[in-house]
Amino acid sequence: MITPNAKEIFRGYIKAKGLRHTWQRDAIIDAFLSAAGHLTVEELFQIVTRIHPGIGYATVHRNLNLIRECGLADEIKIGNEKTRFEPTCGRTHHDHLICLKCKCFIEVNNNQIEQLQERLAEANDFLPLRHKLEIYGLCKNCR
Amino acid sequence: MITPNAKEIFRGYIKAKGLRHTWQRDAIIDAFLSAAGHLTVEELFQIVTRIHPGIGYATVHRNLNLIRECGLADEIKIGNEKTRFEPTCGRTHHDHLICLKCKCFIEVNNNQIEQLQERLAEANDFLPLRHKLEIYGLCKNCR
DNA sequence: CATTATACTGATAATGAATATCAATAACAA
DNA sequence: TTGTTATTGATATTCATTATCAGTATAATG
Repeated sequence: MITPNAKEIFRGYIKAKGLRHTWQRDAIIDAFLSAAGHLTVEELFQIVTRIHPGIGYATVHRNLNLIRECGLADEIKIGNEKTRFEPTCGRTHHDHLICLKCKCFIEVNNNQIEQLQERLAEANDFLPLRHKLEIYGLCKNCR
Repeated sequence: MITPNAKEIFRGYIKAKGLRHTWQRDAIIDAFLSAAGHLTVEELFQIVTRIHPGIGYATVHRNLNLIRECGLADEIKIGNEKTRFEPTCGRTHHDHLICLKCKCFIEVNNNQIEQLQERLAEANDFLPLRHKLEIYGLCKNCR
């Protein structure tokens, strides 16, 4: 599900930073929000290019970073593979089960773990801002 | 604490794979085991070079990968920073609190979280093999 | 001990994702 | 309309990691 105002958040962030509105930014945020998650820059570039052939790879890359900066995307980096960007809008935080064989992701969530993490940080005088939990193994089909 | 037979594990792994024993491998495993944790390839290379000036960077890199393969080291990769290798021998698994400001690590451990992760995987028909939990934020001194 | 097959090393090149550069262009405030 | 400056797109650069390869070392075998 996509929050209706995700695009507004992006445009607001652009404005607040004193940056400018361009049709490229619109094209990129539109494509990103309507695409399936876990995209690489390359993949989003291919999608955007289909509708807007003139757009450059660097522009997609730059704006994907802005989308991440304003909190609309999370970065997923596994081993030496390309960084993937996943939409966060309208979705709660979740962790990943990652299959080492077929490379598929399963999104999971557990409030109890989240709470324990908070406590763990607290016990170390640490202010937690974000976290990443990745469980590697074999999925249903590959085990 | 370093397990006395960590070096034996490495040499056994080398032998089991049909690889050969060299003085370079000895030098690298010795340096790795006696050094403080969280080293980059570059850092370990500097250490080994002090005692064995002729050794090559690629050799250190290659063998550090072997050390990781046989389970004596874990890889820590944060953002776009260089991969760091941390000795696992004689130590239980632990997670990391990572300070976004001073880049320091705090090692933490929580059995309850580990158990919840097991259950989370099980509930998804997923066979967990290893996992990585990183909590980013601000440490005691930086908050 | 000599022979032989082949793994290893070390220097360097290649790879590839991410970022920087820069001239031309576009946005937008005045 | 004009001027300032952020943006774009093509390309170059950076940098960690991996691959290449000729010469060497290892270890098994005769």
